[in-house]
Amino acid sequence: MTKNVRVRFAPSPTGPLHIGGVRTALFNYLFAKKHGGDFVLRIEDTDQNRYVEGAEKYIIDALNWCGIPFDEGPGKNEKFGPYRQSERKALYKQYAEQLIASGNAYYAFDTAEDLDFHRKDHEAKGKTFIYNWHNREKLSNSLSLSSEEVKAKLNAGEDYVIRFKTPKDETLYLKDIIRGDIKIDTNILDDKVLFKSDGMPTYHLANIVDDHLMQITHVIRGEEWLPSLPLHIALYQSFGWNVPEFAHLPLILKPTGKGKLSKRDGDKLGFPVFPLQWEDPKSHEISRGYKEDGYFPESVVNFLAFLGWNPGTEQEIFSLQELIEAFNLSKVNKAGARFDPDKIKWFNHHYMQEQSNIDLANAFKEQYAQLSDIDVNYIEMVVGLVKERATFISDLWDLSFYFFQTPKSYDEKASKKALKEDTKDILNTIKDIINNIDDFTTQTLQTNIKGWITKNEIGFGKVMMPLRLALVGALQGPDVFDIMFMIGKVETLKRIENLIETI
RNA sequence: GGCCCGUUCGUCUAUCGGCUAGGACGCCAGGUUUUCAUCCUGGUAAGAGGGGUUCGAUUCCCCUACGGGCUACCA
Repeated sequence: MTKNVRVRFAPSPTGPLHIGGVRTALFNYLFAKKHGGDFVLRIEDTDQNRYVEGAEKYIIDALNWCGIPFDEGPGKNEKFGPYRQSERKALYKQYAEQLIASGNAYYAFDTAEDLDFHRKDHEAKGKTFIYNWHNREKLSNSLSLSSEEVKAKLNAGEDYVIRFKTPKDETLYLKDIIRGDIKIDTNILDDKVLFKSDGMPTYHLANIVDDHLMQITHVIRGEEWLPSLPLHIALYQSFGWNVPEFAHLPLILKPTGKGKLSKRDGDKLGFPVFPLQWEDPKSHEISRGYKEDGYFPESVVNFLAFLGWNPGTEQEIFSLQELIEAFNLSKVNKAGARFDPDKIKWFNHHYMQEQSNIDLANAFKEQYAQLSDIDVNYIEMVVGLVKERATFISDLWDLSFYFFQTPKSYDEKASKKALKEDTKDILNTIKDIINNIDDFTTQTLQTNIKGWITKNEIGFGKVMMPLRLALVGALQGPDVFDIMFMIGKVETLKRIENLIETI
């Protein structure tokens, strides 16, 4: 019988969740759901100095907005809880001590200054200082000191950390679902700190202990963790625990230039790098979010899914459900992927078209005070006429304002193009035609006006362009007869008259 | 510096030894819309370089170059 798949997303609450983190969460979610497994959220808050107020709530809100909620986590279905590492503090020490007892870890008393000195000293000699088999005997720890000395230091309450005793002369064979087999010589690894002098575990210890206790079967995380994979594997082996499977996801890179995508790129290039807007609790600096910028969660999810993965077919538009069905970790790419703001806009245009007119109308109405008194059914019809040219709900106003208010000015270029010598006479005639129409519908308007144009052999442009200018104020927008029908007879006549007066 | 990972159109990517190297975004052109946009059609554009292995390499191996990550009592 195969084990139930359990994956976790384990962010650190040090700020808003970066879009790269959202992608990691998404891949975990897709993998879990594909295999009918569980998606666990664990908050890795072992660094108390970097804790940021509100970050945890932000993470949860962001996952929910994206439509990829966790099955287990803080405050939800807590069968393996607690899910905040700070609340599991008491647990880790016993595991660290277990490792000491089995000879896989040791106490170290070196101060930060001591280590700093050694690092600088080595550097000056052109060497690299590594705290491992090479020199751990020369440093202050329970391997170099006698057991009496160690006991004395511990009893005296001296600060200490617990370090992993990296095995010597071994070759570790690592397996990564995305990258294949990796071989590593343990002699180049350093004795990482597992347990800090403040009584908290480091990421490495807490991560392994929790993944084991929470019965995580697959660890799907960013590539930045690949260098610590040997440590993690060695740790599992030292505990005698089953090793989960690993998959290290490629990084998301800046749209242009070098390096991975950062907060600053968004500010500079004018696109969000966070799912939701975030206000820094200290500086009160605002970082924009995809949600507030008018992106649909479907767009963000669809776009993110294709950063580093693709189904191997030519289909690009995927609902979350389709993604779950198609997702496959072995089809994830190895190379980092550049973030393309244009492509996510294209997705948004697509998903905008899939929204119902009434939903869009309600959202549109909510965003614009000018629309507060307008019947939502009217807005719904307007949306239906203009949405195909909109990428965001915020595009709607510029595309449709003339359905709600009389144009106050006429576009200069358009005027030059539309207004000719005989325009005034034509408009006056059109006015009469419209005046005589009782059945004011798109169809009747079209029949009458087009009929008149044809009968008198006037160029269509000579009539339609000024008419459009009168109604819209510019040469844009949907069908002229639709616009007239929507704004009604009185308003139509008024707008034509307005234009006549300016000629 | 050391260690690790990577490298196909400008960008995201397909190809799992047989390639006229496919798709999407962007860009350009044409068509539709007697407007603008949408939409449709077409075009532009790629295997980092050098060695092997092979009848045949984008695909497998090695080297170089370049890019990225890690190298904290941060995650």
